[in-house]
Amino acid sequence: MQDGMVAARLREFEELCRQKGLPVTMQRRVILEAVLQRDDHPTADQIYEAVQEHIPQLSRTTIYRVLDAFVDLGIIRRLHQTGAARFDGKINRHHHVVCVHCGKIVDLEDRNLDQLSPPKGKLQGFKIDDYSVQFSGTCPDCQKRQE
Amino acid sequence: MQDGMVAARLREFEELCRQKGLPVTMQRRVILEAVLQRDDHPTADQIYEAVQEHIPQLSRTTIYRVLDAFVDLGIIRRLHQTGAARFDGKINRHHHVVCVHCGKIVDLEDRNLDQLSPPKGKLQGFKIDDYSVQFSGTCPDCQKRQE
DNA sequence: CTCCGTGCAAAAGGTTTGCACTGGT
DNA sequence: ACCAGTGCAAACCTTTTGCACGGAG
Repeated sequence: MQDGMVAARLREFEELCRQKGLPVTMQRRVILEAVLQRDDHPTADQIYEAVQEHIPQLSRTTIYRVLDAFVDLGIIRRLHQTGAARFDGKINRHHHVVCVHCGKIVDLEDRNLDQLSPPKGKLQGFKIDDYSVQFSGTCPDCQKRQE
Repeated sequence: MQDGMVAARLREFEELCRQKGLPVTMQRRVILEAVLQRDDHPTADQIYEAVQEHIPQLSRTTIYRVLDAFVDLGIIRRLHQTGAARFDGKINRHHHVVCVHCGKIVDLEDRNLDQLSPPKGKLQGFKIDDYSVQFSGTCPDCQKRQE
């Protein structure tokens, strides 16, 4: 992400914090900057490494807590649920609806979605076996819990 | 999955084993059956629970090893990489190409894929926020490693 | 008979939690 | 000054590994 964009996102973050009355700490600024500056989908540990040069005493615990907070604020995304791996006995092409709160996954069969054509020449040399569409949102149970 | 289908998949599995000279053990049959019988994308631990009533002394270690073997054989799928969570600073709609071997994730921007319409009435009461398409395959590095 | 598959126990990640302290507002 | 944010250490959960045994081919 280019510097100008990173700066814009940082300002956006600070404004969001002011709106919600959340303190803007050095740690949060530095961690957010680290996530925005890379486009390789870093792990918590990679962020930890990256941040060391700015705040050497920053702890992993804080990384985890701050990243969580950012995901809740909606300013970054978690690419997949942490916790146990899940397995699927269905091996035909199909799609999923995932609850971002509890991790529940339900199958979605849809003919239209089965026939997407992979964009030519954008796949960076990957040999593609298959694809699947993931809809993300909130399941009925978690909707109730939020009310 | 209906019983007939489960039985068919089991036969398919046994034939595959015979082709490859792999022993068909009781453990593998029972674990495969357990995965095929449910459509809720179980974790290794849930399979462990389910299998207890058939072979009480079956260990978690075996569950993990057998599930791995099944994924390699291509008769079941792992729904997401195990290991560390990954974070993404990009929050606009975009898509991913994922290497099933090393877990590398690269971004894919494609206008056509940005305009899919969620199928009406199939979303089981989920409130959908967004979606993304995931292409899965083998990255250039892992292709080299395989040669 | 020979191996591969299995079980147990221990180690290895990765993440979360309890508690005391620090630092933003 | 108050309360949320932070750091440390320990707990926790999931997965992997080393080694010895037993059953499948």
